[in-house]
Amino acid sequence: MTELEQQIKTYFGVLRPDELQTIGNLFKPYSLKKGDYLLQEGRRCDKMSFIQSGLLRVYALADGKEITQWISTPGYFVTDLAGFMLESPSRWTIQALTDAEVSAISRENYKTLTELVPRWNELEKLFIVKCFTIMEDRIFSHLSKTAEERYQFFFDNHREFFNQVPLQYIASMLGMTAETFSRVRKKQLP
Amino acid sequence: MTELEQQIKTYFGVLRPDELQTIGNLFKPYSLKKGDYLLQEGRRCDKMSFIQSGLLRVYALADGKEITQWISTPGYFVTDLAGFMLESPSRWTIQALTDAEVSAISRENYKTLTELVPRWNELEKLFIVKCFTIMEDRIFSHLSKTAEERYQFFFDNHREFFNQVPLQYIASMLGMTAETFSRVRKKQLP
DNA sequence: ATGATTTCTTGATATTTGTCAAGAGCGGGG
DNA sequence: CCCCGCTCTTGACAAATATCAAGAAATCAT
Repeated sequence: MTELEQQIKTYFGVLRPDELQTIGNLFKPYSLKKGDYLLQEGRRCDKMSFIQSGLLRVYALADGKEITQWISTPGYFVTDLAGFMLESPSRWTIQALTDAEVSAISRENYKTLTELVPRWNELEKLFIVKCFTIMEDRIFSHLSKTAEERYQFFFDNHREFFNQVPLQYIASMLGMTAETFSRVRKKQLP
Repeated sequence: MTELEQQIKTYFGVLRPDELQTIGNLFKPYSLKKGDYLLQEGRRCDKMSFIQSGLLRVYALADGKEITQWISTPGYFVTDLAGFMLESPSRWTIQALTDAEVSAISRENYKTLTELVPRWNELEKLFIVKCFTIMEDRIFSHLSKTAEERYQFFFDNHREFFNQVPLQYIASMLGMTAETFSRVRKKQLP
């Protein structure tokens, strides 16, 4: 089983080996150089990408500032979910922070999954609902936690980010400045 | 066409009259008194409710404080989406702020929709993705806006809330205290 | 390695927001 | 109509966070 098939299984639940292979074969590999854009705000989002290696930053502009919505790491999917599913203009820009290898499925191929895999509709629904709950949790953390608590919670649950990802972007996605992040970090670490 | 059918159409896209009626008939009306719980944190969420009249508050506890996630108003659906779809314990408590009339569909009946309405899977998916994007937008507003800007944006887009809903709950769902809300409001209104 | 970038940290200070406490306004029930 | 409880407002102050500016540390290309 390839890494991609393994990950599809993780995301979409138990599938038969032949189904996994069918899905996996619809993904086409390609490379990104550091600084390349996988997607730009306002453009159509025609694919969903699985990250083999490298880091991708999902962000948008607000008052001229880049607000990082998320950093995507190897083993995960990245796309503008709404743009991909609804064919609406993308609200996010996705840029490679490092050289990256990804595998992408086009919308046309994605649509065929409903016929190729009988349970696809159900699996897809569960996937999207899980994405929804992640967002719900993030909002709740903004409604109920201070910057320091958000930092601590993120650190406890995503320690892997702290070695790989430029800290300024983590700060932005947690809703604080790089300076505040740095100070909170100093307080918590020793 | 009943109000419920009209609203189903708004949420789930164009449906034939007979399909609308089929769906509408699966909803059973019931009443809530002010203070009644439609759902409690940690419990199973076995239904999705459409609000005919009244106000419902969706909240959860954090450090002993009630954090309001949303206020649901007539013409909209209310449920714990993740709990309903994934059969996981509810993360929210839903309580009637006023006497209320709602119509609810049980999970069992909801599951039959896939067979009763051919396009249901697609319509449902679009619905959930829209819910997801609303959450995405809310997070982005927390990452990029001040309390005052969040207030202003919400006021511009949901003026109807300001006549109906106790302001303290709007404050909480915008992520600020009632006092800050009051001061921001004073500044913006004249 | 060396210098040039970029990222991170630190300090001083300003601004925003929260907390606590008190009072004003308002609506419902007797 | 008046009292009671609840909500909203206001003020004084404290705490959290942002901003600006400078310097330290890490990273990268040569």
